[in-house]
Amino acid sequence: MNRTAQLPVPAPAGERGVGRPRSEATRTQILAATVRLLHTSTIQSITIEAIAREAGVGKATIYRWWDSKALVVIDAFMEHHIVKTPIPHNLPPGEAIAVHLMSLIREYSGWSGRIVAQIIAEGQADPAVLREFRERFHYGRRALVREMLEAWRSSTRIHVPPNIETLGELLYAPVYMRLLLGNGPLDDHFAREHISYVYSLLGVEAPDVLKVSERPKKQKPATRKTTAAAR
Amino acid sequence: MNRTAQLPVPAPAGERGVGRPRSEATRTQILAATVRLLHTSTIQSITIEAIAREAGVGKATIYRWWDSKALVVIDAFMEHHIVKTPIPHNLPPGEAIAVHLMSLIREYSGWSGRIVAQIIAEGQADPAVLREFRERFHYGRRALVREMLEAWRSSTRIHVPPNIETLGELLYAPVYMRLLLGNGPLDDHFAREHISYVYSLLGVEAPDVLKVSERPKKQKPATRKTTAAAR
Amino acid sequence: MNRTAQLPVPAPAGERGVGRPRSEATRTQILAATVRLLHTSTIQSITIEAIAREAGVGKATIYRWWDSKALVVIDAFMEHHIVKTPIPHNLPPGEAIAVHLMSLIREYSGWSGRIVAQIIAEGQADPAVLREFRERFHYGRRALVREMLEAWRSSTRIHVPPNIETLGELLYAPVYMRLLLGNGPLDDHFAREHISYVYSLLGVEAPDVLKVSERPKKQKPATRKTTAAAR
Amino acid sequence: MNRTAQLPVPAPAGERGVGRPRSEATRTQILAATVRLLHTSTIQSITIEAIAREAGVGKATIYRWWDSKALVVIDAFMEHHIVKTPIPHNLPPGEAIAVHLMSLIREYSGWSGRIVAQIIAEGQADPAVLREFRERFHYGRRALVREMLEAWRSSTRIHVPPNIETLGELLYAPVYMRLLLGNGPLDDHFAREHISYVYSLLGVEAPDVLKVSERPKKQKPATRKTTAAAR
DNA sequence: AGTTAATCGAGACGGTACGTCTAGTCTTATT
DNA sequence: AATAAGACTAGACGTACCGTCTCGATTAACT
Repeated sequence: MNRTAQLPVPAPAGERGVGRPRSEATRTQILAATVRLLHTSTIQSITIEAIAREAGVGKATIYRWWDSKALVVIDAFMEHHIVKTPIPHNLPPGEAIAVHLMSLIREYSGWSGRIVAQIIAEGQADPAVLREFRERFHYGRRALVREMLEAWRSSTRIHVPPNIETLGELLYAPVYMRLLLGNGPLDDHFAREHISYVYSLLGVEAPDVLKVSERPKKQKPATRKTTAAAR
Repeated sequence: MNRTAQLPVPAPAGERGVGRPRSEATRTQILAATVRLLHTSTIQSITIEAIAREAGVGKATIYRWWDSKALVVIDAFMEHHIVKTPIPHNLPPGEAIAVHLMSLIREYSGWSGRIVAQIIAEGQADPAVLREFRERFHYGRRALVREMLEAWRSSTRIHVPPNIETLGELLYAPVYMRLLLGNGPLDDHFAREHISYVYSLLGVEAPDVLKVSERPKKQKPATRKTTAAAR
Repeated sequence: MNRTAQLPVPAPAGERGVGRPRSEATRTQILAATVRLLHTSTIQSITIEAIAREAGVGKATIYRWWDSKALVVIDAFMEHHIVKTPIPHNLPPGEAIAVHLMSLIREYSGWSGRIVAQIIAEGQADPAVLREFRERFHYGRRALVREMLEAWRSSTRIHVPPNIETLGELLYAPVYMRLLLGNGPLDDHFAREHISYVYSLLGVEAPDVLKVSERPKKQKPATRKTTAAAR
Repeated sequence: MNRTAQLPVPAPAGERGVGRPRSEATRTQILAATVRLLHTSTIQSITIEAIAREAGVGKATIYRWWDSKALVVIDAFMEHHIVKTPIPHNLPPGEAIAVHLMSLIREYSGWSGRIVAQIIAEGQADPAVLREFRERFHYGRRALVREMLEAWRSSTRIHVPPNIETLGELLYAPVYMRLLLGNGPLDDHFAREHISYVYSLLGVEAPDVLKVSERPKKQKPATRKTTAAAR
C-alpha cells in the first residue's frame, strides 16, 4: 500500500511498461501546486481537492500515487526545498556541529519550520507519516551528526555518553521543543545560549560561530527572551 | 472570544444572573464523553458531532462554550486526569527533579502521552490551542522546575547556565522530542541514560532513583509524601 | 388550544385576576414588530426568534399567546391594516359591488396582496390558519357581499343562480386566482374587463366606476395584458 | 441558474460529454422518494435531508440538480402523476370544456389537489416556483382551453368577451379559489352548480355531463376517446 | 498500423461533518 | 402569574471534502 512515489524518474519500476506511463509533468504540477498552497495555508486546512484544482489535475490521480495529503506535502517540501543546513566538512567536528545547529535553528525559525512542525503534527495521527518524515528528514541528518560526534570524540577530550546518540539528542531536542511547543523563540540568542552551555558542560571551548558578529538583526537580544507566545 | 470555560463553578461567566444559568451537568457530560472518545480515537478523527452524540447534547451547546475541538479536549483531559507526575518536596532538589523526570517519561509513554502529543499537534495549526496548552500544562510545571533548579544551584556545586531555563530545556526537551518525533522509545532505559548523562555532565552523582530495582514495571510509589504539582 | 388572542382588551377574560396580568404593551410590541418585518421579508422567512428579537420580547411570550407564526401575522395584519375596501352603502347594489371589487383589486395589487397571499399559503399546511383567515378576512366580507347581491336581485332583473353564493364566487374568484397564481396582473385593465364582462352576462349595464377617467397610470393598457409572470 | 432537469434523457445538460454522466437511476430514486413522502407529509414539512435519506442519495446530489425543494416536488409530481384531466377531442367544444372542468374538480378534490395547492403555496415565497408551476401545469392546459373556447365561439352563438381569456378565468377561477381558500367543498354538487350557471349565463344549454347519473362516485370513464392533455 | 492497457481530466456520486440557525421547552430572577 | 433573558436538545440548513466511480480521450509499448 505504501507507494509514496518520490522518485524523479517518471515510471520507475511499474510491473512492466504496459499501458500509458505515468506523466512526469502531472507529478511536477501536483508538487508545485502543493508548495504554492503551503505558503498561504496550513497542511490541515489544505485539501486534496484544492491541490487537484490548483494543479489542474484529477483528484484520482493524486489518490493513485499518494496515500495521504501529508505524504504529498513531504514529497513537495523535499523536492522544492534546497537544503540550507549543510554540515561543513572542512571544519573541525565541534565547529561543524555548531555551524549546523545554527543554520538549522535559523531555518526552522521561518516558513520551513512551520512546514516541518505541521508534518510532525500530521504524523501524530498517522504513523506512516511520522515514519516517512523520520526516514526522509531525520535519519540522514542523524547519521551524519553521529559521524561528526564520533570524530569529535576521537579528536578531543570530551565527556561522551555510552550511547553517543544521547549527546545528539541533547544538542537537537531543545530546537525541536521550541519549534513544536513554542516555549521561547527560535532565534540567534537562543542558539548561542544553548550551544555555548552544552559546549561548556562538555568542557570544550565555545565554537567560533558563536563569536562572529553579534547580529542584533531587528531585536534587542537582552530583553527579547520570552517573546515566545504568539507565533 | 476565548471562552474556554474550565471553571468548576457553574456559571459566573455571565455578566449577571440574567437568563437561565449554564448547566453544570451538561458541561460534565461533554467532558466525560470526550474522554471516553479519546480512548478509541485520535483527536483529529473525533468530531464535534460525535462528542455531542456521545454526550446526549446539542452541538450548539458545545460551540457556545468552546472555540474548538482541541480546547474541549484540553478541558476534558485536565479534568479527568489525575496528575501522576508530582515533584516530591521532601527530597533534595537533584533527586526531586530526577524523580519528576522519571514519572513524566513513564506518564508520556502511555495514553496520556498520545493525548498530549495530539494536543500539541492540533496546536500547530491553531495558535490558541498551543497557547492554552502551554498555560494549562506547561507553565505551572516549568515554574516549579525552575524553583527546584534554583534550589539545586544554591545547595550544590553544579555548572549552571546564565539563564537557568536553558538547563531546564536540556532536561525536558529530549522527552518531548521522543514523544513527538518517535525517535526512540520513551522507556526506562532512555530515562536512565538521559538523566545519568546530564547529571554526570553537571558534575554531580547519579540520583538514587536510577539505582533502585531495575525492573519495577508496575512502579511502587515509594515516595508518596508529595503535593499535587502541575496545573 | 386555539388561543389567538386578538382582542384589544389587555387581560380579556383570564380565569380570574390571579397573578401578573398580561402585558398589553408586550402584545402591541409583538404585533408592531411583526408588521415591520413583513415589509422586508416573506412570512415563510420570518421566524419567531426574529419577531422576539425585533420586539425585545421573550420567545416564550409569543408561544404562550399564539399557536403559530401565521396566526401572529394575521393578528398583526388585521391590527395595523386599516381596511381600504369598504362596501359603499349609498350606492345601488350593482354599483356598490363594482366599487368594492375595484378597490379590492387595487388593494391586492400591492403589499397587502402579498401578505394575504402568503397567509393563504401558510394555510395550505395548517388548517387552523386557513380557518382563521376565512373567519377574520373572508366571511364578514362574504356576508356583506351576499346581502348586496340579494338586494341587487330584488331591485334589478338579473339572472341569478339558485345559490347566490355561486355568483359571488364568479365575481371574486378571478381576483384570488390572479393574486395566487400570478396568471396575469391585478391591474385596472383586468378589473374593467372582468367586471364589465360579468355585468354584461348578467344583462345589466356596466357600472359607473368603469366609466370614469380611464387612468393609464404608467402602462399602455393595450399591450400590457400578459405581463403576469415576474411579480 | 434554473436547472430543473426534468428531461427523460439522462444527461444532455452538460456542455459536452466531459466527466461522469448524470445518473438517471439516481434521478428516478429522488423523484420516487419525494412522491412517497408526499403521501404522508406536507411539502413544507418535507426536508431535503428526508428526501435524500428516503432515496438513499447524497444531499449534494439533490442540490446539484434542483434549486429548491418545491422544484423537486414539481418534477416528482409531474413524473409520477398520470394526468387524469384530459380534454376530450371527439365532443363539441361546450361539452369538452365541461367534461374537463368536471374531471379537474374531481382531481383537485383529493391528494393531487393538496399537492397542487401546496406547490402554489410554496410559490408565494419563491417566484421561480410559481413560474415553474405555471409553465408546467398551467399554460399547456390554458392554451388548450383557449383553443376550445375559440372553437366554441365559432360554432355556437355565445356571448364572448373581447379577450377570450376572461371567459377562461370565469370558468376555472372558482375551482382554484375553493382549492386554495377552502370556501366550500370541491365536490360534484359544486361542479354542477357552477358549470350550469355559467352555461346558462352564456345562453347555451347545460352540457350532457351534468345530466348523467347523479351518483357515479367511482366514475365510469364513459368518454374514453381522449388524448393526454396537460403538460 | 492496430491493438492493448494504463493514465489522465472531469466531474457525478453516497457519505459525513461542518458551523449556523430555528423550533420549542426549560430555568432563573424580576416584576 | 407573567415576563426577559437565555440555556438547552433536536435537527435541518446548504457547503465542502472525502474517496470512489464512470466517462471519453491520451499515450506509449507490443504486436
